[in-house]
Amino acid sequence: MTTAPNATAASLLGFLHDGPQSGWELTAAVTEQLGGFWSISRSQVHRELGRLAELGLVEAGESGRRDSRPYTLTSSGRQAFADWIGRGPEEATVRLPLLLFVSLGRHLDPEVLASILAEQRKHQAALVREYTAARRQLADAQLDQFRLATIDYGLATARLTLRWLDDVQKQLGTAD
Amino acid sequence: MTTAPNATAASLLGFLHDGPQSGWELTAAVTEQLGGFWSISRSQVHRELGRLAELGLVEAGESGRRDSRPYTLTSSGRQAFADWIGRGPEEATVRLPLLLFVSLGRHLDPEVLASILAEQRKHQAALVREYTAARRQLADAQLDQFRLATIDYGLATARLTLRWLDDVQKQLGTAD
DNA sequence: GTATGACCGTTCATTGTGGACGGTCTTGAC
DNA sequence: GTCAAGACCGTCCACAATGAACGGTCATAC
Repeated sequence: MTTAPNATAASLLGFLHDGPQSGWELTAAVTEQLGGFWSISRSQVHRELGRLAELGLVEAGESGRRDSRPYTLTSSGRQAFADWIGRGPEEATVRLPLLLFVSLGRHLDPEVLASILAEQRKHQAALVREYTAARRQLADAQLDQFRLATIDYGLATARLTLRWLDDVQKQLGTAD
Repeated sequence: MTTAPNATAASLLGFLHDGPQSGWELTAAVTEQLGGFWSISRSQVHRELGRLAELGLVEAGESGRRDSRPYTLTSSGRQAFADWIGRGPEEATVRLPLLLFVSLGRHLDPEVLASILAEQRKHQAALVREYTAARRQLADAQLDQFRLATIDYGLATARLTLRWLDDVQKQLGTAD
C-alpha cells in the first residue's frame, strides 16, 4: 500500500479529486487557492507527477493541445491520498525573511529601516485588501467551508502582520 | 564589492557581529533566537560558512576543542552584510502543512479530522506558553528591542492560530 | 500574415532539510 | 580509576524545493 511520498505530491493527489488536470493547471489551481500558505513550483509539480505516474497513483492521458498532458487519479492514488491525510499535518519549517530582517534591525540605520518598514506596511495592506476581496467573492458562491477557513487564516495573518509592523514602527519612533 | 549570496549566509554574518563563533554555535544561536520564524540546518550552515570563507567575508580560526572551528567576521564580511540588510527583506515563500491539511479537509472523515485538530490545538497552546515564558524572561534582562519584537510576533501568531483552530472546530461542529 | 502574449513541459544551478556517520571531550556511577 | 552515556562538532549524502531559462505551441489582434 503506497503512500504519497511527500506533502507536495499529496496536495496534487488532493486536487486531482476534482477531475483530470495537467501539471500547468494543477500549478495554477494550487497557487490560486493556496498561494498564501502553500507554495509550489512548476518544475517540482512535473517531477512529482512523473513519479506519481511511475508509482501508479496517477495516470498520464494523451497529450492534448499544446503539450498539455492531463493526469487522472487512480484508485490506488485515492487510497494513497487517504493514507496521507489521515496522518495529519507534519511539522512546519517556517522561514519569514521579514522577521529575520527585523531581528537583525539593530545593525541598520534607523532612517533606512523606517523606510523599509513603511514599504512592507504597504505590501501587507495590499494583501489584506486582496484577502478581503477574495473572502467576499467566495462567501457568495457558497463553497467548501474548509477553503473559506484557509482564507480567513490568510486574512487574519495579514492583519496581524500589519498591526505588528505598526507597533514596531511606533516603538522605534519613541526609542530615541 | 561582494554581497551575501543568500539570506542564510546573511544571517550568519549578522550573528557573527556578536563575536567569533563555530558552525555549531551559530546553529544553536539561530535556532534558539529565531527558531520560530527562521529555520536552518547544520549542514547548510557549514556549507555557507565554507563559501563565506572562500569569499573572504569570514575567516576560519584554528580548530579549538573537539573539532570546533571558530569563524570571525572580516571587514568585507561586515560590508557584505550591510549591503544585504540595506536591500530589505525578500519575498516570503510560505509552506504551512497545517493549512494545506485543513484546506483538503473535505476529503477526510469528520471524526478523524476533529481529533487531529484537537491535537494541533494542544500543540499551539504549548507554543503560546513557551513564547509567553520567553517573553517574560527576556523582558527582565533588558535587551534588543528588535528581538523582543520578533518574540511578540511569534506569540501573536501562535495565539492567532489557536483562535483559528477553535473557530474551525466550532464551525465543523455546527456543520452537520 | 505576423507579432504578441498566453500556454505548457523540461532542464539545471542553487538552496535547504534530515538522517547517518565518525569522532572528541565531560560527567557520573561503579 | 574505568568506562558508559551523553553532550558536542563537523561531514556526507539522498532527497525536496525554487526560480530562471529554454523551446515549443496556439490564439488573437492589428
